[in-house]
Amino acid sequence: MPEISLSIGALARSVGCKVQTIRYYEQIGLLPAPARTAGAQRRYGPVQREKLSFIRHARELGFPLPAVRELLVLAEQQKSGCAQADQIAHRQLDAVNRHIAMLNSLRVELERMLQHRRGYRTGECRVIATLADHGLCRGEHHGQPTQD
Amino acid sequence: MPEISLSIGALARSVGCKVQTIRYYEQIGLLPAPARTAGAQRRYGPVQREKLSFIRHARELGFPLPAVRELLVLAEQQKSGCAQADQIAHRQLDAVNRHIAMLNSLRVELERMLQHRRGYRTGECRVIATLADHGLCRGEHHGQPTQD
DNA sequence: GCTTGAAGCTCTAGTCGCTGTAGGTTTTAG
DNA sequence: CTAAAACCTACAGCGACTAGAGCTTCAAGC
Repeated sequence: MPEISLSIGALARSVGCKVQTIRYYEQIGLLPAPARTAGAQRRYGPVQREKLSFIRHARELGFPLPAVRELLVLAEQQKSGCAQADQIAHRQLDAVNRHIAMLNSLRVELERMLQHRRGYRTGECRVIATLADHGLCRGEHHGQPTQD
Repeated sequence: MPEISLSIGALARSVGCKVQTIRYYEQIGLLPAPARTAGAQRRYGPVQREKLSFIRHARELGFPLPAVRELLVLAEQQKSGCAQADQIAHRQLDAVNRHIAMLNSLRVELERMLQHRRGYRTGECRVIATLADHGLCRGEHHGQPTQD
């Protein structure tokens, strides 16, 4: 019986997130409302700590909250959800790979911009010239960055 | 004299962004307010088209709007801004590289999660087990994804 | 038992960079 | 002249939190 109940602050420290984040998860129905003290302060048990830890881990892996919600359901009915969980994880892996590919093309162009700058005999800046003239980059790629 | 003045829709098509985006840039003071027709519709000239194109190109490279704003100022005073522009571009390159590094570590963990799933004799799902138990991943890494 | 300061509470607004909608007006092609 | 497309303003919403104001409760020391 090491942790009978945790305050929200202790819970936040123990999983490494902010107090407000926990309250936010409760508000959007991701975490169930916990028990309260007589003075209406939240107290959490080990089960809820595990659940929050699960959520945070999934979030750190970049799963969006709707996906986290699905994974929580699958985790709860701990049977027959494996194929679906795999599918969700695959989707996330695909998204991460697409994101990486895009960022790599951005990196290439930023590096090109910076490497060629030594032409400033002319008084003009390569970085600015590149941004001003889309023809100066190889220009096939870089659609805009999506978020996750 | 091919383009004397463009409507907002024509401008949007010509640089590849949405009409609302242009109005938004005007609203936040990134693009100057253009001339208007008698009926109060916006009309743009080639100078503003170039400016918008510059902005969009920078955005596609992931520069945040405050950085774009700085770059625009440097581009306007087209002298002596090169060192600063380089610095901004370097900052952006660093941010992109950090982002890539983090996503790579996420990819590694997602792949590990998915590859090991063949242990489902036990009826338990590797994906869910991994999310539930932080000890199952190598666990040193993955701080949370930052946006740009 | 009392004090005090940290930590808790609710509620609201702000972040970033747009995007979408509602409800109306103007332009333009036929 | 009509009808449809494009435009206008104003505001709400996205995702996932984060920050602040203004108040209350808890826990530890005396």
